[in-house]
Amino acid sequence: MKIDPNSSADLSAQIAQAIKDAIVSGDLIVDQRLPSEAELSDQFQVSRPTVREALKRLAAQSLIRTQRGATGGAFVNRLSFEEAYSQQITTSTLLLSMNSVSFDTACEARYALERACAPLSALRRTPDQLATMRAEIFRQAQPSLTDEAFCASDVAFHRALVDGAANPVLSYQLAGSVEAMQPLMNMITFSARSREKIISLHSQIADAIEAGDGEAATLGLKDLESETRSLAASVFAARAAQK
Amino acid sequence: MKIDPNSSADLSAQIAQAIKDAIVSGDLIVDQRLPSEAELSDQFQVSRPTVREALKRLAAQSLIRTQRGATGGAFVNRLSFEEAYSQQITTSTLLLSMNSVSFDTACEARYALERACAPLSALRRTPDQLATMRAEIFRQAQPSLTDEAFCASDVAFHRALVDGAANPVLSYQLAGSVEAMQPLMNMITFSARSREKIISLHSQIADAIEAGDGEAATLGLKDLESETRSLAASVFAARAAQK
DNA sequence: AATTTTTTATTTGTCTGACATTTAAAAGTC
DNA sequence: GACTTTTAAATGTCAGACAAATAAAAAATT
Repeated sequence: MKIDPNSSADLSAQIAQAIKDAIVSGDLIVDQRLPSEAELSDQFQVSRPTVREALKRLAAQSLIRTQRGATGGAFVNRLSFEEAYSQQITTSTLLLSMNSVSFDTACEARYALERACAPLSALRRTPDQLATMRAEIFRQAQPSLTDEAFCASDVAFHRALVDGAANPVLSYQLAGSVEAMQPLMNMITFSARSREKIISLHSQIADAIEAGDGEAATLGLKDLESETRSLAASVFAARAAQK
Repeated sequence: MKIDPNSSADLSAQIAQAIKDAIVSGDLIVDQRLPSEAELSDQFQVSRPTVREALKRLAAQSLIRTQRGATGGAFVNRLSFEEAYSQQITTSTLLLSMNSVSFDTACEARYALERACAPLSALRRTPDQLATMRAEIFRQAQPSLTDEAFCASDVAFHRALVDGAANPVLSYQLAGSVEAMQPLMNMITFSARSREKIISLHSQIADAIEAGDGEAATLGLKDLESETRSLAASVFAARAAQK
Protein backbone atom coordinates (compact mmCIF):
# COMPACT_ATOMS: atom_id res chain seq x y z
CA MET A 1 0.00 0.00 0.00
CA LYS A 2 1.60 3.19 -1.19
CA ILE A 3 0.49 6.77 -1.60
CA ASP A 4 1.78 9.63 -3.70
CA PRO A 5 2.57 12.77 -1.65
CA ASN A 6 2.70 14.86 -4.83
CA SER A 7 -0.75 13.93 -5.96
CA SER A 8 -3.38 16.62 -6.04
CA ALA A 9 -5.69 14.52 -3.89
CA ASP A 10 -5.75 14.85 -0.13
CA LEU A 11 -3.42 12.53 1.69
CA SER A 12 -6.24 11.31 3.89
CA ALA A 13 -8.30 10.46 0.81
CA GLN A 14 -5.42 8.54 -0.72
CA ILE A 15 -4.79 6.58 2.44
CA ALA A 16 -8.48 5.80 2.81
CA GLN A 17 -8.58 4.59 -0.78
CA ALA A 18 -5.51 2.40 -0.30
CA ILE A 19 -7.03 0.71 2.75
CA LYS A 20 -10.42 0.44 1.04
CA ASP A 21 -8.80 -1.30 -1.92
CA ALA A 22 -7.13 -3.72 0.45
CA ILE A 23 -10.49 -4.53 2.02
CA VAL A 24 -12.38 -4.92 -1.25
CA SER A 25 -9.64 -7.07 -2.77
CA GLY A 26 -9.60 -9.29 0.27
CA ASP A 27 -6.09 -8.40 1.42
CA LEU A 28 -7.65 -7.32 4.67
CA ILE A 29 -10.32 -9.67 5.93
CA VAL A 30 -13.26 -9.20 8.25
CA ASP A 31 -12.36 -8.55 11.88
CA GLN A 32 -8.70 -8.15 11.04
CA ARG A 33 -7.04 -5.42 13.04
CA LEU A 34 -5.39 -2.58 11.20
CA PRO A 35 -2.08 -1.21 12.47
CA SER A 36 -2.45 1.40 15.17
CA GLU A 37 -2.74 5.03 14.16
CA ALA A 38 0.87 5.59 15.19
CA GLU A 39 2.06 2.68 13.07
CA LEU A 40 0.00 3.82 10.09
CA SER A 41 1.40 7.32 10.32
CA ASP A 42 4.86 5.76 10.26
CA GLN A 43 4.04 3.54 7.29
CA PHE A 44 2.48 6.28 5.21
CA GLN A 45 4.85 8.95 6.47
CA VAL A 46 2.09 11.30 7.51
CA SER A 47 0.93 12.71 10.81
CA ARG A 48 -1.57 11.02 13.05
CA PRO A 49 -4.39 13.53 12.41
CA THR A 50 -4.10 12.75 8.71
CA VAL A 51 -4.30 9.04 9.40
CA ARG A 52 -7.28 9.66 11.62
CA GLU A 53 -9.09 11.59 8.90
CA ALA A 54 -8.53 8.64 6.60
CA LEU A 55 -9.88 6.20 9.19
CA LYS A 56 -12.95 8.37 9.76
CA ARG A 57 -13.66 8.27 6.04
CA LEU A 58 -13.64 4.49 6.20
CA ALA A 59 -15.73 4.44 9.35
CA ALA A 60 -18.34 6.59 7.62
CA GLN A 61 -18.72 3.85 5.02
CA SER A 62 -18.94 1.16 7.72
CA LEU A 63 -15.77 -0.40 6.33
CA ILE A 64 -14.06 -0.30 9.71
CA ARG A 65 -15.04 0.05 13.33
CA THR A 66 -12.80 1.39 16.08
CA GLN A 67 -12.38 0.39 19.66
CA ARG A 68 -10.54 2.18 22.41
CA GLY A 69 -8.34 0.67 25.03
CA ALA A 70 -5.32 -1.58 25.30
CA THR A 71 -6.40 -4.18 22.73
CA GLY A 72 -8.35 -1.62 20.73
CA GLY A 73 -7.74 -0.25 17.30
CA ALA A 74 -9.44 -0.21 13.92
CA PHE A 75 -10.94 -3.46 12.67
CA VAL A 76 -12.29 -4.41 9.30
CA ASN A 77 -16.04 -4.40 9.74
CA ARG A 78 -18.43 -6.98 8.37
CA LEU A 79 -20.91 -4.99 6.32
CA SER A 80 -24.25 -6.19 7.62
CA PHE A 81 -27.43 -6.19 5.58
CA GLU A 82 -28.96 -3.77 8.07
CA GLU A 83 -26.17 -1.24 7.58
CA ALA A 84 -26.33 -1.69 3.84
CA TYR A 85 -30.12 -1.14 3.92
CA SER A 86 -29.87 2.18 5.66
CA GLN A 87 -27.01 3.37 3.46
CA GLN A 88 -29.05 2.36 0.45
CA ILE A 89 -32.11 4.22 1.65
CA THR A 90 -30.18 7.41 2.37
CA THR A 91 -28.43 7.30 -0.98
CA SER A 92 -31.62 6.60 -2.90
CA THR A 93 -33.50 9.34 -1.11
CA LEU A 94 -30.82 11.92 -1.81
CA LEU A 95 -30.45 10.76 -5.38
CA LEU A 96 -34.14 11.34 -5.99
CA SER A 97 -34.42 14.65 -4.17
CA MET A 98 -31.21 16.19 -5.48
CA ASN A 99 -31.65 15.26 -9.11
CA SER A 100 -35.31 16.17 -9.38
CA VAL A 101 -36.24 12.69 -10.54
CA SER A 102 -39.82 12.72 -11.75
CA PHE A 103 -42.52 10.91 -9.87
CA ASP A 104 -43.17 8.72 -12.89
CA THR A 105 -39.55 7.65 -13.22
CA ALA A 106 -39.23 6.72 -9.56
CA CYS A 107 -42.61 5.02 -9.58
CA GLU A 108 -41.85 3.01 -12.67
CA ALA A 109 -38.57 1.77 -11.21
CA ARG A 110 -40.11 0.90 -7.91
CA TYR A 111 -42.97 -1.14 -9.31
CA ALA A 112 -40.83 -2.81 -11.94
CA LEU A 113 -38.53 -4.09 -9.22
CA GLU A 114 -41.34 -4.99 -6.91
CA ARG A 115 -43.07 -7.04 -9.57
CA ALA A 116 -39.83 -8.98 -9.83
CA CYS A 117 -40.29 -10.03 -6.21
CA ALA A 118 -43.94 -10.94 -6.40
CA PRO A 119 -43.66 -14.44 -7.86
CA LEU A 120 -40.97 -15.39 -5.36
CA SER A 121 -42.97 -13.94 -2.51
CA ALA A 122 -46.04 -15.89 -3.60
CA LEU A 123 -44.01 -19.07 -3.25
CA ARG A 124 -42.11 -18.37 -0.08
CA ARG A 125 -43.81 -15.76 2.11
CA THR A 126 -44.17 -16.85 5.73
CA PRO A 127 -47.55 -16.73 7.49
CA ASP A 128 -46.08 -13.92 9.56
CA GLN A 129 -45.31 -11.79 6.53
CA LEU A 130 -48.78 -12.38 5.14
CA ALA A 131 -50.23 -11.39 8.50
CA THR A 132 -48.21 -8.18 8.40
CA MET A 133 -49.64 -7.36 4.99
CA ARG A 134 -53.18 -7.96 6.23
CA ALA A 135 -52.56 -5.88 9.33
CA GLU A 136 -51.29 -2.97 7.29
CA ILE A 137 -54.30 -3.17 5.00
CA PHE A 138 -56.50 -3.02 8.08
CA ARG A 139 -54.61 -0.03 9.37
CA GLN A 140 -54.94 1.72 6.03
CA ALA A 141 -58.71 1.43 6.27
CA GLN A 142 -58.84 3.59 9.42
CA PRO A 143 -60.27 6.94 8.33
CA SER A 144 -58.43 8.75 11.11
CA LEU A 145 -55.10 7.92 9.53
CA THR A 146 -53.12 10.93 8.35
CA ASP A 147 -51.75 10.95 4.82
CA GLU A 148 -48.23 10.47 6.16
CA ALA A 149 -49.23 7.51 8.29
CA PHE A 150 -51.05 6.06 5.31
CA CYS A 151 -47.84 6.29 3.28
CA ALA A 152 -45.81 4.75 6.07
CA SER A 153 -48.23 1.85 6.26
CA ASP A 154 -48.02 1.53 2.51
CA VAL A 155 -44.24 1.18 2.80
CA ALA A 156 -44.63 -1.44 5.54
CA PHE A 157 -47.05 -3.40 3.36
CA HIS A 158 -44.70 -3.45 0.42
CA ARG A 159 -41.74 -4.17 2.64
CA ALA A 160 -43.46 -7.31 3.88
CA LEU A 161 -44.24 -8.29 0.31
CA VAL A 162 -40.62 -7.88 -0.72
CA ASP A 163 -39.24 -9.64 2.34
CA GLY A 164 -41.56 -12.52 1.49
CA ALA A 165 -39.27 -13.35 -1.40
CA ALA A 166 -36.82 -14.57 1.25
CA ASN A 167 -33.87 -13.24 -0.68
CA PRO A 168 -31.83 -10.77 1.39
CA VAL A 169 -30.12 -9.39 -1.69
CA LEU A 170 -33.48 -8.55 -3.23
CA SER A 171 -34.68 -7.02 0.02
CA TYR A 172 -31.57 -4.90 0.15
CA GLN A 173 -32.02 -3.65 -3.40
CA LEU A 174 -35.69 -2.97 -2.95
CA ALA A 175 -35.25 -1.13 0.32
CA GLY A 176 -33.94 1.86 -1.57
CA SER A 177 -36.67 1.89 -4.18
CA VAL A 178 -39.54 1.44 -1.80
CA GLU A 179 -38.44 3.70 1.03
CA ALA A 180 -37.02 6.45 -1.12
CA MET A 181 -40.42 6.80 -2.76
CA GLN A 182 -42.01 7.74 0.52
CA PRO A 183 -41.04 11.42 0.47
CA LEU A 184 -42.50 11.64 -3.03
CA MET A 185 -45.67 9.85 -1.97
CA ASN A 186 -45.97 12.15 1.02
CA MET A 187 -46.51 15.02 -1.38
CA ILE A 188 -49.81 13.45 -2.39
CA THR A 189 -53.07 13.91 -0.57
CA PHE A 190 -55.17 10.78 -0.43
CA SER A 191 -58.90 11.26 -0.69
CA ALA A 192 -61.21 8.71 0.89
CA ARG A 193 -62.02 7.34 -2.53
CA SER A 194 -58.41 6.97 -3.64
CA ARG A 195 -57.57 5.20 -0.40
CA GLU A 196 -60.43 2.82 -0.96
CA LYS A 197 -59.10 1.94 -4.39
CA ILE A 198 -55.56 1.41 -3.14
CA ILE A 199 -56.72 -0.73 -0.22
CA SER A 200 -58.77 -2.87 -2.56
CA LEU A 201 -55.71 -3.42 -4.75
CA HIS A 202 -53.62 -4.23 -1.69
CA SER A 203 -56.18 -6.85 -0.71
CA GLN A 204 -56.14 -8.26 -4.19
CA ILE A 205 -52.35 -8.56 -4.03
CA ALA A 206 -52.41 -10.11 -0.58
CA ASP A 207 -54.99 -12.63 -1.76
CA ALA A 208 -52.78 -13.58 -4.69
CA ILE A 209 -49.76 -13.93 -2.43
CA GLU A 210 -51.75 -16.06 -0.03
CA ALA A 211 -52.94 -18.26 -2.88
CA GLY A 212 -49.40 -18.64 -4.15
CA ASP A 213 -50.43 -17.05 -7.42
CA GLY A 214 -47.45 -14.97 -8.51
CA GLU A 215 -49.00 -13.98 -11.79
CA ALA A 216 -52.07 -12.52 -10.14
CA ALA A 217 -49.86 -10.65 -7.68
CA THR A 218 -47.88 -9.21 -10.56
CA LEU A 219 -51.07 -8.06 -12.25
CA GLY A 220 -52.25 -6.51 -9.02
CA LEU A 221 -49.01 -4.58 -8.77
CA LYS A 222 -49.42 -3.42 -12.36
CA ASP A 223 -52.87 -2.06 -11.52
CA LEU A 224 -51.52 -0.45 -8.39
CA GLU A 225 -48.82 1.23 -10.39
CA SER A 226 -51.21 2.76 -12.90
CA GLU A 227 -53.55 3.77 -10.10
CA THR A 228 -50.70 5.45 -8.22
CA ARG A 229 -49.47 7.23 -11.30
CA SER A 230 -52.85 8.53 -12.36
CA LEU A 231 -53.56 9.62 -8.81
CA ALA A 232 -50.27 11.49 -8.66
CA ALA A 233 -50.92 13.02 -12.07
CA SER A 234 -54.30 14.37 -11.00
CA VAL A 235 -52.94 15.70 -7.72
CA PHE A 236 -50.10 17.48 -9.47
CA ALA A 237 -52.45 18.80 -12.17
CA ALA A 238 -54.82 20.15 -9.55
CA ARG A 239 -51.95 21.80 -7.75
CA ALA A 240 -50.69 23.37 -10.97
CA ALA A 241 -54.17 24.66 -11.85
CA GLN A 242 -54.49 26.26 -8.43
CA LYS A 243 -51.54 28.52 -9.11
CA MET B 1 -27.97 21.61 15.19
CA LYS B 2 -26.82 20.47 18.60
CA ILE B 3 -24.62 17.72 19.90
CA ASP B 4 -24.33 16.04 23.30
CA PRO B 5 -20.76 16.13 24.68
CA ASN B 6 -21.65 13.46 27.25
CA SER B 7 -22.87 10.96 24.71
CA SER B 8 -20.90 7.78 24.26
CA ALA B 9 -20.56 8.42 20.54
CA ASP B 10 -17.58 10.23 19.09
CA LEU B 11 -18.00 13.96 18.78
CA SER B 12 -17.00 13.84 15.13
CA ALA B 13 -19.65 11.19 14.47
CA GLN B 14 -22.31 13.30 16.18
CA ILE B 15 -21.36 16.40 14.25
CA ALA B 16 -21.33 14.49 10.98
CA GLN B 17 -24.77 13.09 11.76
CA ALA B 18 -26.14 16.52 12.60
CA ILE B 19 -24.96 17.96 9.31
CA LYS B 20 -26.11 14.89 7.42
CA ASP B 21 -29.58 15.25 8.92
CA ALA B 22 -29.63 18.87 7.82
CA ILE B 23 -28.77 17.85 4.28
CA VAL B 24 -31.27 14.99 4.08
CA SER B 25 -34.05 17.10 5.55
CA GLY B 26 -33.34 19.88 3.10
CA ASP B 27 -32.18 22.45 5.66
CA LEU B 28 -28.95 22.58 3.72
CA ILE B 29 -29.41 22.64 -0.01
CA VAL B 30 -27.16 21.65 -2.89
CA ASP B 31 -24.13 23.90 -3.40
CA GLN B 32 -24.77 25.72 -0.18
CA ARG B 33 -21.60 26.58 1.69
CA LEU B 34 -21.14 25.27 5.20
CA PRO B 35 -19.55 27.52 7.81
CA SER B 36 -15.77 27.42 7.80
CA GLU B 37 -14.02 24.87 9.98
CA ALA B 38 -13.15 27.58 12.47
CA GLU B 39 -16.77 28.70 12.68
CA LEU B 40 -18.01 25.14 13.04
CA SER B 41 -15.58 24.45 15.86
CA ASP B 42 -16.95 27.56 17.56
CA GLN B 43 -20.56 26.54 17.00
CA PHE B 44 -20.13 22.98 18.22
CA GLN B 45 -17.59 23.94 20.87
CA VAL B 46 -15.01 21.42 19.70
CA SER B 47 -11.55 21.69 18.26
CA ARG B 48 -10.85 22.07 14.59
CA PRO B 49 -9.40 18.56 14.12
CA THR B 50 -12.65 17.14 15.46
CA VAL B 51 -14.66 19.23 13.02
CA ARG B 52 -12.36 18.09 10.24
CA GLU B 53 -12.91 14.44 11.10
CA ALA B 54 -16.63 15.07 10.89
CA LEU B 55 -16.29 16.75 7.50
CA LYS B 56 -14.16 13.89 6.19
CA ARG B 57 -16.90 11.48 7.18
CA LEU B 58 -19.34 13.46 5.08
CA ALA B 59 -16.90 13.76 2.20
CA ALA B 60 -16.50 9.97 2.20
CA GLN B 61 -20.24 9.70 1.52
CA SER B 62 -20.06 12.34 -1.21
CA LEU B 63 -22.38 14.53 0.82
CA ILE B 64 -19.98 17.46 0.71
CA ARG B 65 -17.01 18.59 -1.32
CA THR B 66 -14.28 20.93 -0.11
CA GLN B 67 -12.34 23.66 -1.80
CA ARG B 68 -9.31 25.51 -0.60
CA GLY B 69 -8.66 29.18 -0.85
CA ALA B 70 -10.26 32.47 0.00
CA THR B 71 -13.77 31.65 -1.17
CA GLY B 72 -13.32 27.96 -0.42
CA GLY B 73 -14.95 25.83 2.20
CA ALA B 74 -17.22 22.83 2.37
CA PHE B 75 -20.21 22.75 0.05
CA VAL B 76 -23.21 20.48 -0.04
CA ASN B 77 -22.59 18.17 -2.96
CA ARG B 78 -25.16 17.10 -5.52
CA LEU B 79 -25.12 13.31 -5.38
CA SER B 80 -24.72 12.34 -9.02
CA PHE B 81 -25.95 9.09 -10.47
CA GLU B 82 -22.34 8.18 -11.32
CA GLU B 83 -21.21 8.53 -7.72
CA ALA B 84 -24.25 6.63 -6.53
CA TYR B 85 -23.51 3.84 -9.02
CA SER B 86 -20.01 3.28 -7.78
CA GLN B 87 -21.04 3.45 -4.13
CA GLN B 88 -23.76 0.95 -4.89
CA ILE B 89 -21.36 -1.41 -6.62
CA THR B 90 -18.83 -1.31 -3.80
CA THR B 91 -21.48 -1.87 -1.17
CA SER B 92 -23.12 -4.72 -3.07
CA THR B 93 -19.78 -6.40 -3.73
CA LEU B 94 -18.78 -6.24 -0.08
CA LEU B 95 -22.20 -7.35 1.05
CA LEU B 96 -21.95 -10.47 -1.06
CA SER B 97 -18.35 -11.32 -0.25
CA MET B 98 -18.52 -10.62 3.47
CA ASN B 99 -21.76 -12.40 4.18
CA SER B 100 -21.05 -15.49 2.13
CA VAL B 101 -24.17 -15.02 0.05
CA SER B 102 -24.73 -18.13 -2.03
CA PHE B 103 -24.35 -18.03 -5.76
CA ASP B 104 -28.00 -19.01 -6.16
CA THR B 105 -29.26 -16.20 -3.95
CA ALA B 106 -27.26 -13.56 -5.77
CA CYS B 107 -28.13 -15.01 -9.14
CA GLU B 108 -31.83 -15.16 -8.36
CA ALA B 109 -31.87 -11.54 -7.25
CA ARG B 110 -29.92 -10.38 -10.23
CA TYR B 111 -32.11 -12.04 -12.83
CA ALA B 112 -35.33 -11.19 -11.06
CA LEU B 113 -34.40 -7.52 -11.22
CA GLU B 114 -33.10 -7.73 -14.73
CA ARG B 115 -36.30 -9.31 -15.97
CA ALA B 116 -38.06 -6.30 -14.55
CA CYS B 117 -36.09 -4.12 -16.96
CA ALA B 118 -36.55 -6.26 -20.05
CA PRO B 119 -40.04 -5.11 -21.11
CA LEU B 120 -39.06 -1.46 -20.72
CA SER B 121 -35.84 -2.01 -22.59
CA ALA B 122 -37.70 -3.70 -25.43
CA LEU B 123 -39.78 -0.56 -25.80
CA ARG B 124 -37.15 2.10 -25.39
CA ARG B 125 -33.64 0.85 -26.14
CA THR B 126 -31.71 3.09 -28.49
CA PRO B 127 -30.05 1.69 -31.63
CA ASP B 128 -26.77 2.39 -29.90
CA GLN B 129 -27.59 0.22 -26.92
CA LEU B 130 -28.72 -2.58 -29.21
CA ALA B 131 -25.46 -2.25 -31.12
CA THR B 132 -23.52 -2.53 -27.87
CA MET B 133 -25.34 -5.74 -27.04
CA ARG B 134 -24.55 -7.18 -30.47
CA ALA B 135 -20.93 -6.11 -30.20
CA GLU B 136 -20.54 -7.80 -26.85
CA ILE B 137 -22.09 -10.98 -28.20
CA PHE B 138 -19.56 -10.90 -31.02
CA ARG B 139 -16.74 -10.40 -28.56
CA GLN B 140 -17.96 -13.30 -26.45
CA ALA B 141 -17.68 -15.58 -29.45
CA GLN B 142 -13.91 -15.05 -29.72
CA PRO B 143 -12.31 -18.27 -28.49
CA SER B 144 -9.20 -16.42 -27.34
CA LEU B 145 -11.20 -14.60 -24.69
CA THR B 146 -10.17 -15.39 -21.11
CA ASP B 147 -12.84 -16.38 -18.63
CA GLU B 148 -12.47 -13.03 -16.90
CA ALA B 149 -12.85 -11.07 -20.11
CA PHE B 150 -15.86 -13.20 -20.98
CA CYS B 151 -17.45 -12.25 -17.66
CA ALA B 152 -16.62 -8.58 -18.19
CA SER B 153 -18.25 -8.68 -21.59
CA ASP B 154 -21.23 -10.39 -20.03
CA VAL B 155 -21.56 -7.51 -17.59
CA ALA B 156 -21.33 -4.99 -20.44
CA PHE B 157 -24.05 -6.84 -22.35
CA HIS B 158 -26.42 -6.81 -19.42
CA ARG B 159 -25.54 -3.25 -18.58
CA ALA B 160 -26.62 -2.17 -22.05
CA LEU B 161 -29.82 -4.15 -21.65
CA VAL B 162 -30.60 -2.46 -18.35
CA ASP B 163 -29.69 1.01 -19.59
CA GLY B 164 -32.07 0.40 -22.47
CA ALA B 165 -34.93 0.82 -20.04
CA ALA B 166 -34.03 4.52 -20.02
CA ASN B 167 -34.76 4.83 -16.34
CA PRO B 168 -31.75 6.09 -14.40
CA VAL B 169 -33.20 4.91 -11.10
CA LEU B 170 -33.48 1.38 -12.47
CA SER B 171 -29.97 1.55 -13.87
CA TYR B 172 -28.69 2.67 -10.51
CA GLN B 173 -30.41 -0.14 -8.67
CA LEU B 174 -29.33 -2.74 -11.17
CA ALA B 175 -25.72 -1.61 -11.23
CA GLY B 176 -25.16 -3.23 -7.86
CA SER B 177 -26.83 -6.50 -8.75
CA VAL B 178 -25.16 -6.94 -12.08
CA GLU B 179 -21.65 -5.78 -11.27
CA ALA B 180 -21.45 -7.34 -7.84
CA MET B 181 -22.14 -10.72 -9.43
CA GLN B 182 -18.96 -10.49 -11.46
CA PRO B 183 -16.58 -11.71 -8.75
CA LEU B 184 -18.87 -14.69 -8.22
CA MET B 185 -19.05 -15.37 -11.95
CA ASN B 186 -15.28 -15.12 -12.16
CA MET B 187 -15.05 -18.21 -10.00
CA ILE B 188 -16.58 -20.19 -12.83
CA THR B 189 -14.65 -21.68 -15.73
CA PHE B 190 -16.51 -21.45 -19.01
CA SER B 191 -16.06 -24.37 -21.35
CA ALA B 192 -16.45 -23.82 -25.09
CA ARG B 193 -19.81 -25.54 -24.99
CA SER B 194 -21.15 -23.49 -22.08
CA ARG B 195 -20.07 -20.29 -23.80
CA GLU B 196 -21.86 -21.35 -26.94
CA LYS B 197 -25.07 -21.86 -25.00
CA ILE B 198 -24.80 -18.51 -23.24
CA ILE B 199 -24.04 -16.67 -26.45
CA SER B 200 -27.03 -18.26 -28.12
CA LEU B 201 -29.26 -17.10 -25.27
CA HIS B 202 -27.77 -13.62 -25.47
CA SER B 203 -28.60 -13.52 -29.17
CA GLN B 204 -32.10 -14.67 -28.43
CA ILE B 205 -32.51 -11.87 -25.89
CA ALA B 206 -31.03 -9.27 -28.23
CA ASP B 207 -33.41 -10.41 -30.97
CA ALA B 208 -36.35 -10.03 -28.65
CA ILE B 209 -35.20 -6.58 -27.57
CA GLU B 210 -34.75 -5.58 -31.18
CA ALA B 211 -38.23 -6.84 -32.04
CA GLY B 212 -39.70 -4.94 -29.11
CA ASP B 213 -40.93 -8.18 -27.63
CA GLY B 214 -40.55 -7.77 -23.88
CA GLU B 215 -42.15 -11.09 -23.10
CA ALA B 216 -39.67 -13.00 -25.25
CA ALA B 217 -36.80 -11.11 -23.67
CA THR B 218 -38.08 -12.04 -20.24
CA LEU B 219 -38.28 -15.68 -21.22
CA GLY B 220 -34.76 -15.53 -22.62
CA LEU B 221 -33.54 -14.15 -19.32
CA LYS B 222 -35.34 -16.94 -17.48
CA ASP B 223 -33.51 -19.48 -19.61
CA LEU B 224 -30.26 -17.69 -19.09
CA GLU B 225 -30.79 -17.77 -15.36
CA SER B 226 -31.37 -21.52 -15.23
CA GLU B 227 -28.45 -22.09 -17.58
CA THR B 228 -26.19 -19.98 -15.37
CA ARG B 229 -27.32 -21.70 -12.21
CA SER B 230 -26.93 -25.22 -13.54
CA LEU B 231 -23.55 -24.31 -14.97
CA ALA B 232 -22.43 -22.94 -11.61
CA ALA B 233 -23.83 -25.97 -9.83
CA SER B 234 -21.86 -28.36 -12.02
CA VAL B 235 -18.66 -26.32 -11.68
CA PHE B 236 -18.97 -26.23 -7.92
CA ALA B 237 -19.83 -29.94 -7.78
CA ALA B 238 -16.81 -30.82 -9.89
CA ARG B 239 -14.62 -28.73 -7.66
CA ALA B 240 -16.00 -30.39 -4.55
CA ALA B 241 -15.46 -33.85 -6.00
CA GLN B 242 -11.86 -33.02 -6.82
CA LYS B 243 -11.05 -32.50 -3.17
C1' DA C 1 -8.04 54.87 -17.84
C1' DA C 2 -7.11 50.17 -18.54
C1' DT C 3 -4.36 46.40 -17.66
C1' DT C 4 -1.16 43.80 -15.30
C1' DT C 5 1.21 42.66 -11.20
C1' DT C 6 1.61 42.35 -6.35
C1' DT C 7 -0.17 42.02 -1.95
C1' DT C 8 -3.31 40.42 1.36
C1' DA C 9 -6.80 37.90 3.67
C1' DT C 10 -9.27 33.68 4.04
C1' DT C 11 -9.74 28.87 4.04
C1' DT C 12 -8.45 24.15 3.84
C1' DG C 13 -4.45 20.76 4.37
C1' DT C 14 -0.93 19.12 7.37
C1' DC C 15 2.17 18.76 11.31
C1' DT C 16 3.83 18.58 16.25
C1' DG C 17 3.01 17.67 20.78
C1' DA C 18 0.22 17.09 24.51
C1' DC C 19 -3.42 15.29 27.61
C1' DA C 20 -7.87 12.59 28.54
C1' DT C 21 -10.29 8.34 28.42
C1' DT C 22 -10.97 3.61 27.84
C1' DT C 23 -9.66 -1.03 28.24
C1' DA C 24 -7.32 -5.30 28.99
C1' DA C 25 -3.50 -7.40 30.79
C1' DA C 26 0.01 -7.59 34.37
C1' DA C 27 1.31 -7.04 39.02
C1' DG C 28 0.33 -6.97 43.60
C1' DT C 29 -2.45 -8.15 47.84
C1' DC C 30 -5.34 -10.68 50.84
C1' DG D 1 -7.08 -18.73 44.24
C1' DA D 2 -9.76 -14.52 44.10
C1' DC D 3 -9.78 -9.79 44.28
C1' DT D 4 -7.72 -5.19 43.75
C1' DT D 5 -4.45 -2.05 41.93
C1' DT D 6 -1.29 -0.66 38.63
C1' DT D 7 0.35 -0.19 34.14
C1' DA D 8 0.60 0.10 29.29
C1' DA D 9 -1.47 0.74 24.90
C1' DA D 10 -4.78 2.48 22.09
C1' DT D 11 -8.20 5.85 20.51
C1' DG D 12 -10.46 10.54 21.38
C1' DT D 13 -9.68 15.36 21.90
C1' DC D 14 -7.32 19.64 22.18
C1' DA D 15 -4.16 23.78 21.16
C1' DG D 16 -1.31 26.10 18.24
C1' DA D 17 1.33 26.49 14.30
C1' DC D 18 2.68 26.61 9.40
C1' DA D 19 1.95 25.43 4.34
C1' DA D 20 -0.62 25.90 0.21
C1' DA D 21 -4.25 27.43 -2.57
C1' DT D 22 -7.25 30.92 -4.08
C1' DA D 23 -9.81 35.04 -4.96
C1' DA D 24 -10.30 39.72 -3.97
C1' DA D 25 -8.15 44.05 -3.13
C1' DA D 26 -4.38 47.13 -3.75
C1' DA D 27 -0.58 48.78 -6.23
C1' DA D 28 2.16 49.40 -10.18
C1' DT D 29 2.69 49.85 -15.00
C1' DT D 30 1.58 50.95 -19.58
